[in-house]
Amino acid sequence: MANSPGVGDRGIRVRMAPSPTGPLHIGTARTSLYNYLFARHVGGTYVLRIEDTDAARGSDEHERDIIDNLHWLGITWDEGPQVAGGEDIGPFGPYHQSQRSSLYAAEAERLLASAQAFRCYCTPEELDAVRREQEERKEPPRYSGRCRNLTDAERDAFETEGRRAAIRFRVPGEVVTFDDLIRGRVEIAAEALGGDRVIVRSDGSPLYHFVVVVDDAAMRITHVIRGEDHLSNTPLHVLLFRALGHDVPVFAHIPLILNPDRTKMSKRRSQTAIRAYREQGYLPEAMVNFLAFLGWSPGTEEEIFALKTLAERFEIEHVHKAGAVFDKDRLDYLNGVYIRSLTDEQLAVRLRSFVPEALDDRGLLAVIPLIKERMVRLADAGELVAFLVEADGEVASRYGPDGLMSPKADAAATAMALTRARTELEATAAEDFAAGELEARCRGAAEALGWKAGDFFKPMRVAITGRTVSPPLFGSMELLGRERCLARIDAALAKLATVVAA
RNA sequence: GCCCCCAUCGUCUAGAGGCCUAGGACGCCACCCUUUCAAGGUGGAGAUCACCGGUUCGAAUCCGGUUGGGGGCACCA
Repeated sequence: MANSPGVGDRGIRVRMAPSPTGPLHIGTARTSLYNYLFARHVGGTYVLRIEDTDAARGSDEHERDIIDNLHWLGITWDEGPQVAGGEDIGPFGPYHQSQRSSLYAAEAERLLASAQAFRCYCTPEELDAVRREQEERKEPPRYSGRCRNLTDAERDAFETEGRRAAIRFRVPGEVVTFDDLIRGRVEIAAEALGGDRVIVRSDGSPLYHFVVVVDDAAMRITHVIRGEDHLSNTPLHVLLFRALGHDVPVFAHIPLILNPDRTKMSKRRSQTAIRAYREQGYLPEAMVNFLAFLGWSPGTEEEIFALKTLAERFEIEHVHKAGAVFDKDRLDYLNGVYIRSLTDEQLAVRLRSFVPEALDDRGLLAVIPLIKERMVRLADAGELVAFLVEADGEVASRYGPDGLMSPKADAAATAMALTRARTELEATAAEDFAAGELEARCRGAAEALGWKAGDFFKPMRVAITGRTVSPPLFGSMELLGRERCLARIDAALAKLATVVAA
């Protein structure tokens, strides 16, 4: 493939250009990741540029969210804003579009001077009217070209009328060809662009398609890796690069991330904010691994990769062409894999903000072996650990007498078994109150009674944790301690008594 | 409507003309392990490679068409 980059090509410069109109989106995150992996793989430079030209929709808060979550994922860049609100770093700054307006004005002026652009006096209302008529006639919407060749007199007339002119780029009637690293050669007739396109509004503010091109050229971007939704816009960009006298970068349009119904992933149908995943306790390692494999694979059967390995193995040519459905089950699986791969100490640090403060650091570290392989997300720890911090009364309020009974045992039998269990606990000294000892005693008791261990343990589990599903029973009891276990069993016995009596 | 892109198990994918009676992973089912739930182990179901034509000794892989899906068509980004 033409212009295929090689490892060690230091001249390569890529960029990510998020718009702070919302929190970091899954799709933006993956595009950022692919740019990052590509840059690191070839030893190029990665630039972050903030497309904050939409003052109405954009906000500092979103910019902060984007930068913060990019960092969270482990993605780093060489030029751009390092911290939201902080100084931009790099030789081609500023890296905020809102601070580059003079450049856009100057570049638009150049196009005007060379007659590759012209002033258009049509008002948005007039344009709208024309577009509506075209739609009614089932014609593709297209600029009429009314102001394309205005005489000086006509221009003066509009000016004296008080009209403010927008600047339009004169779109030539040719077939634009460009090479895409993923799709190969793409040819699109410029005619499909809908006529001469506005590049600067009548209020003087530049439009996105003009601004990206100006900035990419100014920042010496050599490879533009972006979502496939930009494929149709690319001819316009190519034309603009040429009109401005710049080299055209190499493009790579990556497939879209899809909703389960295979439409472009949207907030409407899916959870799209990276922040939301972070808050639920997805690990950045899992997120990165998952995102990297949505549309790319190393061509082998390995599939657990750290960011660094991903950068070593990533090859843009191996990116798939078709869109990929966001498969949450797979993300969950990967998250579990990464959670289980952490040491207890590492996991404790990550879990701190997800569990109640009432559980101190020692207590947290102690439960981890019991809950580690039961978590899909870090936030799941809260429920798994709840029995430790809940008051005895709260635990008891979670179940009724029926909840304590095994399928085959009635209230009286259950009370008898629980009483026996209580005897075993009471006979265990506080210093011997450990999982191994407790299990041995309770198993012995179950056997003596002729009960299956599982049946015997069920009322105990419910009494101790207030739940039929819990971390391992004896480890849980050890953590809870002798006195609280006895109290909880007493509470359960009391509930049973009300039924037995009746 | 017009333009563009795409098409392998439900999902993510391997596959660069013979290695494919199409491989892996997630999910699903069964069994094993087992104090519940998980985790782990073993096995299984699941894809006539969208369809139709062509090229070739040979096609999931190349070409053309059809169908289906998606994306783009602003003085939004």
